[in-house]
This record gives sequence, C-alpha cells and structure tokens, in this order.
Amino acid sequence: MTQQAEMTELEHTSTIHDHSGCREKAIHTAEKLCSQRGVRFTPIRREILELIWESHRAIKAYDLLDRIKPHMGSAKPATVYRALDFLLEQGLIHKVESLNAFMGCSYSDHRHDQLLLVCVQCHEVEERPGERVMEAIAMELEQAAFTMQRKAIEIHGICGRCASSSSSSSRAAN
Amino acid sequence: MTQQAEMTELEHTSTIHDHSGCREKAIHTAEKLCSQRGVRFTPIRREILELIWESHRAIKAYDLLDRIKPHMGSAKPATVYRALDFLLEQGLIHKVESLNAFMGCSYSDHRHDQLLLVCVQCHEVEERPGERVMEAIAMELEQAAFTMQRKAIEIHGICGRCASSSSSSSRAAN
DNA sequence: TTTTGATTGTTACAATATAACATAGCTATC
DNA sequence: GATAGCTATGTTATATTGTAACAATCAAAA
Ligand SMILES: [Zn+2]
Ligand SMILES: [Zn+2]
Ligand SMILES: [Zn+2]
Ligand SMILES: [Zn+2]
Repeated sequence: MTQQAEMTELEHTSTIHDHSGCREKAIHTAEKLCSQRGVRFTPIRREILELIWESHRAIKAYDLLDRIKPHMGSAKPATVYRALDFLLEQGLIHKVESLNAFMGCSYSDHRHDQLLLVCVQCHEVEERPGERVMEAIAMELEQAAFTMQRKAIEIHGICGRCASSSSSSSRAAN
Repeated sequence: MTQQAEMTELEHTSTIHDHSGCREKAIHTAEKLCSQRGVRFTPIRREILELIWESHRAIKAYDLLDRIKPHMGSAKPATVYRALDFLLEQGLIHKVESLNAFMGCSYSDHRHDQLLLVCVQCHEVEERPGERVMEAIAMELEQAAFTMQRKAIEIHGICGRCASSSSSSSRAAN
C-alpha cells in the first residue's frame, strides 16, 4: 500500500545487458526441451514465453492477454492461463506467488527450487539457485518431519542497481 | 491442479492439542500489544482474529466474510480486508501468499520473518522461526547486494502427522 | 483414412481485492 | 460539554485474478 512505481507498459527492457539474447536463449532452450520431452511448443505457447522474456520483470496474466490480443483477436483469459500452465509444468517459467505474476526461468534445463529477489523499485526479479538456503531448508524440514513437495521463496527489497543509482536519477528506468 | 481435499467448513479444529488455548492466548497477546501501541483492537478486528484462530489452517478472506455475516449483516469485503490489513500491520497474522489466505501468527510479540509449512493434506500451516534458513538467506542477499524489505518463505508438502497416519484412516481429519 | 487425444475457441462465471465517498465514533482540546 | 479533527466503519461499485464447461479444430498415430 506504500510504493508502486508507475511505469508504462513499454519501459520494460533492461538497460543493463543485451536483453534480446536472454529471450532467444530461452526460446531455444524451450524448443529443445519440448522436443526432447515430446510435448508441443505451439505458437501460442511460444508467443507467451517470448512476451514473458521481454523483460526481467514478472508479468501478470492479463497484461500478457493485452499484449497478445493485437496479434490474436481470439485470445481470452483461458488462452493465456493454459499457456502459462503448460510453461509452468515444463519448468520454463516460474510463478511469483507474492505478485500473482510470472517470469522466465533462467535455469530451465533442470528442475530446481529457486530464490526470487523482487526489486520493489525497478520491478526486476532475479532468480538465484541459493544452494545454501535450500540446504538450510532441507535441514529445517527434517527437524519438522515435513516432506516437501514445492517451495516458494520470495524476497522483496531493493536491488543493487537501484541502490547505487538511488540518489535520484534514472530511478525506475527499466 | 492435483489434490484439493474437500472438507466441510466445520472440520477445522485440530485433534492434536487443546486448541482453544491457542486462540485465547492469541487474543490476549493482541489486546496487550494493541494497548501498548495505542491502536484500537475493535470488535471487528477481534472477531476476525478469533475466526482466523479457529484452526491452524490458513483461511481465505471470503470464508471469513461468510463466517462473520451471521453476526454482522453489514459485513462486506472491505470490512474483512480492512481488518486483515490492520492485523497484518500489527504483525498479528501472516498472509500465505501461495494460498491467498491468512493465518494467525504464533510469535506476534516480536517482529520476525517466518517459514511456513503448508500441509497439502490436512491444510494446517506450521510457522517456524527457521533461524538457520534466515541466516542463509541473509548471506545470499549480501552476495547479491540486495536489501531485503520482506520475505515470503512457503513450503508445501506433507506434515509429519499426515505422513504417519497416511496408510488410510483419519486422513484429512482436522 | 480414420481415429483418438491434445489443443484451442468461446461463453460464462467464480474468487480475490480495491477505490471512493458517506456516515459514525473517538479523542483531544477549548 | 461543545466541537473539530482523526479513525473506523458502512456502502456501492468495480477492478483484478483465475476456472469450468463444452464445442470446434488440429495433429500424431494406427
Ligand atoms: Zn528457474
Ligand atoms: Zn531494482
Ligand atoms: Zn509469525
Ligand atoms: Zn497434514
């Protein structure tokens, strides 16, 4: 209820690196994995994954819907959610539970749990393996006699870039 | 999309311990803290907190609404969400992000981060301090140059009780 | 080619959450 | 006690997020 930077739908590409490479790599990995697994990487699924990879921000289902509608008049909520379900099942994206939003997985070639660092200023989300954290959780669960099925570990705060550029300029710039 | 035990609204009290003690303790702590802080623990807020503490399960906002309506014809979504906002601000409850639901805080006399163990069978949620996990996260964040504001750490799986009683009987019994 | 299962289209709706403004109730002074 | 200002609640409306159900289409396999 406090801060919520207002940004247009277009200010979403990172200024930090050549981001188109991220998207292309992700799509290529998705093609390979789907082929290996005998599941279909259909045009809708590809387009949703591409849209998700247009930034390192998590994106909401209805924002995805708005963006595919120009290309796909027939798109409806179910269109988007079905593609998201598929991408989640295949481990190609993650859901950020605390945002009700979705982001591309940076390590989709193997199943894993992830630590998500959500910047409340630039809204980028960094995925980290966090091995030490996962080990500590495993120990905790053993103590608790709890059998894990899945984890959601999400940290909200200020990323390093925002912190260093924080005096004033270029805030919320990507 | 796999399991979702169907339970009536009434099967929500734990069979494991004298649960009324949990609720009374929580209400007493809430009274004390609100008084110390000079904030008002109004009847609506108290009733919502009592309802949340009717079980160790996380409860959804609209289920709370259904339950207070008999006593409060005027109750509307905003009634519930405002009480929830207050209780969250005061650290008396936690939101389980991965369920869009709310649970009583077991350690509300001091601010803390928590590890939530969500049983997908009996739907109880256990809150643990998880100090080792928090330390590991702190180290990870230092490496990542990330300044934390808040955490959500939620594990879904099977609790010890459900695992031991799992052959058949008394499943989903509380 | 036919069949079968998976995918998509379509409609309708359920579930979760907030905005905005009006009314009522406390609390602190005068 | 009056009254002014702040907090809490009532009320209406709407925004956002997510599913159910069934029909139509497409694609892989037999
Ligand atoms: Zn990942
Ligand atoms: Zn940032
Ligand atoms: Zn707590
Ligand atoms: Zn259980």
